[in-house]
Amino acid sequence: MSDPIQPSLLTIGEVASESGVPAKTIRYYEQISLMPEPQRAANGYRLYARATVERLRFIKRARDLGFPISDVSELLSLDDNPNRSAGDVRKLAQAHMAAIDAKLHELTQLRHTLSSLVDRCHGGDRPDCPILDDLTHH
Amino acid sequence: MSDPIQPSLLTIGEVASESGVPAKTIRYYEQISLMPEPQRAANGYRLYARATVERLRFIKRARDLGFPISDVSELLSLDDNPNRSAGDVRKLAQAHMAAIDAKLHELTQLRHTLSSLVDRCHGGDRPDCPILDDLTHH
DNA sequence: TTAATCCTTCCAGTCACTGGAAGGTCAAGC
DNA sequence: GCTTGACCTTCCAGTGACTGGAAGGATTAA
Repeated sequence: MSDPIQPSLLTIGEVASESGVPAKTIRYYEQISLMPEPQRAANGYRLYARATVERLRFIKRARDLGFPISDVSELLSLDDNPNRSAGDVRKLAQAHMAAIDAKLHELTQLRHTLSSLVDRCHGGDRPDCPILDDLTHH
Repeated sequence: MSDPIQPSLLTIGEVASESGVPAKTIRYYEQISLMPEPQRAANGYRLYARATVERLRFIKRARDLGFPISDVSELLSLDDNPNRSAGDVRKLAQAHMAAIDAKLHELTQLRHTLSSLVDRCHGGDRPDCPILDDLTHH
C-alpha cells in the first residue's frame, strides 16, 4: 500500500551518469526496443534496477567500438544466452572489422588523391588552381 | 508564339545520365539550393542547358572526394569567381583532409582494438568469449 | 514562495540522399 | 483510337543514431 520506492532502484538520470549514456539516449534505446521498458514510479518516472547500469555500459562499449545498433542487439542476445558459441560472437566482430577495413581503404584512397591535389596547388592569391581543375575536368 | 523547345536543352533524365548524378538527386540539389531552379517546358518538365552537365560533374567529383555539401557549395562559388585565390581552395581541401585524417586515426584505433579482441577469441562452440568479456567489464 | 533541477512527452533537425505512391505526358506499335 | 512503357511531376517517409528544444509536471532546498 505504501508503495515505497525500493532503495536499489535508480532514476534515468542516475543510470545515465553511472553508465555514461545520456538520459535522452536511454529513452531512445527504449523506443527502438534495444532496452526494455522499465518500471515506473507513481509519478511516472522511469525506475531501473542496478543491473541496468551494466547493460548500458555494455551497449556503450559496443557502440564505442563502432558496432551498429543491430549488432549491439545481437551481442546482447549472445551475452544473455548461456548456450551461445564464442564463434558466433567472433564472426560478428570479424564482419564489423571487415566493414572498418573497407572504410579505411576508401578513406586512404581519398586521402592520397586529396593530398596530391593539395600538393600541386600553389595556394597563393592567383586564381589558377589544380584542385578546381580536377573537379572541373576529371 | 510557337515556343519551340531549343534543341540544346536537356531533360532531367538526360543531364542525369550524362553527369552520372541520379535525377532524384538533382531534384534534391535543387531543393537545397545547391543547384538553381531550371527552366520549365510547357508540360512542367525541367529543362537544362548543356553547361548544367559540367556543373553536375563538378559536384559529383567533389562529393566522390568526400566533400560535404556545404564545401561543395563553397567550391562552386570559388569556381564561379574569377577573383578567387587558389589559397582559399587549398585551405578548404586541407581542412577536409584534416577531417579525413581524424577519421582514419579513429578507425585505425578501432581496428587495433577489435583485432586484438578477435585474436584472443577461440571462436569455437564454447560460450566463453573475450569479446563479450571486454564489452561487459571494460 | 520561489528557484533550480529533475522528470515526462512529443516534435523537429541532423546528413545526403533514396524509395515509393499517385498521377500527368509522350512516343511507338497495333 | 487504344494500350503500353518510359518518361516526367509532386509529396511523404525512411535511413542511423541520436540530439535539441518546447511545454509542462515533480521534487527538493533555501
